[in-house]
Amino acid sequence: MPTINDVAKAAGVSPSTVSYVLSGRRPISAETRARVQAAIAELGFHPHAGARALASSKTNVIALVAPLRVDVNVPVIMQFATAVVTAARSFNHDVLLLTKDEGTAGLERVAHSTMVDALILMDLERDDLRIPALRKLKQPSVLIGLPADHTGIACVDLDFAAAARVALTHLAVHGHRRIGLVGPSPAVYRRQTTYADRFLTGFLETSVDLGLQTVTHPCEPGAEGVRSCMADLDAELAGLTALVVHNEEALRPLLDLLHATGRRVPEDVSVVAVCPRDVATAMPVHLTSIDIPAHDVGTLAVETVIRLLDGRRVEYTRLLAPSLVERESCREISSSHR
Amino acid sequence: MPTINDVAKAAGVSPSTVSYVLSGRRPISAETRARVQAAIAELGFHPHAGARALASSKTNVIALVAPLRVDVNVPVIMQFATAVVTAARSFNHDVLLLTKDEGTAGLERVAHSTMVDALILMDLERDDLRIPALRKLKQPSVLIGLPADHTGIACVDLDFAAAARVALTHLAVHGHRRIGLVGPSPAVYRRQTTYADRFLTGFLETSVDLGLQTVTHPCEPGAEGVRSCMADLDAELAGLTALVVHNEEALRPLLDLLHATGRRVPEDVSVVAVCPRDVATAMPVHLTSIDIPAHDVGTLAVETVIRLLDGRRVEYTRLLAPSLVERESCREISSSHR
DNA sequence: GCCCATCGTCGAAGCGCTTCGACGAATTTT
DNA sequence: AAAATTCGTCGAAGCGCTTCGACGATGGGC
Repeated sequence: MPTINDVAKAAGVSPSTVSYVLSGRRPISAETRARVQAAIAELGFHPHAGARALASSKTNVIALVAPLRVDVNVPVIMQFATAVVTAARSFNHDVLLLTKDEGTAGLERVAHSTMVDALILMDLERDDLRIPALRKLKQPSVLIGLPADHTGIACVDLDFAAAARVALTHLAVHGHRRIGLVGPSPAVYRRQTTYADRFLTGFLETSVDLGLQTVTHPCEPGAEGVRSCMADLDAELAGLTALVVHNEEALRPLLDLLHATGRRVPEDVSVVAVCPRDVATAMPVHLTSIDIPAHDVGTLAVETVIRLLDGRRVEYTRLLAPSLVERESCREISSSHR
Repeated sequence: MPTINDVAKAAGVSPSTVSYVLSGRRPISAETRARVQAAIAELGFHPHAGARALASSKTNVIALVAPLRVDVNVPVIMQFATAVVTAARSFNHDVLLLTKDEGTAGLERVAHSTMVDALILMDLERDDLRIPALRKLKQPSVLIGLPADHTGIACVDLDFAAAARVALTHLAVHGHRRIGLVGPSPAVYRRQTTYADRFLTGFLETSVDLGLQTVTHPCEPGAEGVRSCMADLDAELAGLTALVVHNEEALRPLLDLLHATGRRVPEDVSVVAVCPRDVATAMPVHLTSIDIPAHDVGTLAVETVIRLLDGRRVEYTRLLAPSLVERESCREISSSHR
């Protein structure tokens, strides 16, 4: 491997000049620059990342802490990861992948040993123990999610409260007055993953605002979970004409159940789902849905990290506006049914 | 951040002694070691990764090159990634996540700049362009997959040929003689992802060996793809009593189709799937399946990397034996049907 | 009781890069 | 025309660690 000294010799300049050509931090004459670049190309020189990090205190690496359990929402996680890596590369950074289960220790390890310049975390809980740890690090962090006390830490997410509002409003506009929410699994509530609460709050507020009759229920995964969730919803509010589903795993078995019990979608019951676009269109009835813009959120997280590293100002809470796409699972209710 | 010098002063020893305590490369007396460790703990010392890499030419980081397109088999990819990160951590290594779409350039970038000690790649194609590039790197690499010419590069994967053999044999033992293969999508064949070929080869060989009548067909994703695939299979071989499905995405729509056309599983048609365990059990009929042992493969890949880094010998081709788990989708065929 | 090997520690060199101050030369200002 | 800037480059220091050779102190073999 050639070093910066080899390049310097080949180009007939000093090593520092090569460094300045690379970084652009000082003016270099066009000829010199050309000679240096030629030497770099010819020798196939790549600066040694460790040496660079040591000298400059910058690694150009971002840590991404992902929940690598397989129980959660795999495709969405994957989309976040993709977006983060791609965006990071576009800013000339790389991504170090950590698992959530290393917990606080993992964050401190990579931060203290100066392996990364910044951290992006996903799957935050309401009172996430990692937050106080993050505050103590010299590296900035960006959260994908919105825990309770995130003072001083930038957060990026879909605006789940607004998403609930949009979903409900869409149904209300189409004449629905009795609406059920099929929520995430109890495990998600138990973990206090904040999007569940935010969605629920938005849902309840909007149903008051619009004068709707609504019921809500978490929903265990699997056919059995869906069955009992629907039973509960039906029991608590007769004559449901629409369902909002905030539970990706439940979607498929829910549709199966509705089908099996002779409730047609959308003729008998309208459905609005919150899920990635492709999940919505993979269903037998293409679902009217609110997309989880994982790609946008991931990209925004990286942009925020970069701004932070550049010392620029950032908004500490960025909630992306939800967008509802109409497909085939909602229908207008005739006034006689209202 | 305290440095090794700070620790040395606090413990009243020289920096090199601290280093030897950390690495264990020279004998250190028990008292000295204790004092040093106390100082490390008290100061919260973490060695600077860059400095370490520079001085020792070791980063303790492994690159993982993953296909982050969303079209392929997301859960399996995710399981590989999880396994790799977890296993790497257990050997005190971290994982740098790269996307396949950076191609050869990405590999060279991280290798030449000494960001990683080794590379693990997944989603290899038959004549993958990255292989020659890998050969030129000073870092060793391990492939998850089995491209055509992988001389000198360690490969780890499920033995897909054996998997096909096991699937067919299972069906044959249960009396099936006319069997169809629902293969991966044509896109997978086109990309020459090698597992498709290996499975197909094993399938054809075994059907000859066992004297079975078989037909095979790739299968486009979605309900439409499944329909036309089944139509083709039925047209080419009447009286199919069993299906081997080597296509995760097709599984669900396939079962829907069979249901819709009145072919009961397993009464009218038996099914053996090749897919992760949880996918098999998520279906309405729990499928007899051959697991894709993503976790084992990922772990083995890391173990191989570590051996390579330690200069130990490794087997250059490690194909994991498939294991079939019986569930509810296969039944014995009475001899009258044979 | 002497020689050698081993043990435990230290000092210094060096890994490859960035960055700061310095310094002629060229250019502008007064 | 002299003084002050700016431009383009260099040399050297230093980032924090590992590792090699050296060296006094022990201990064993004879």
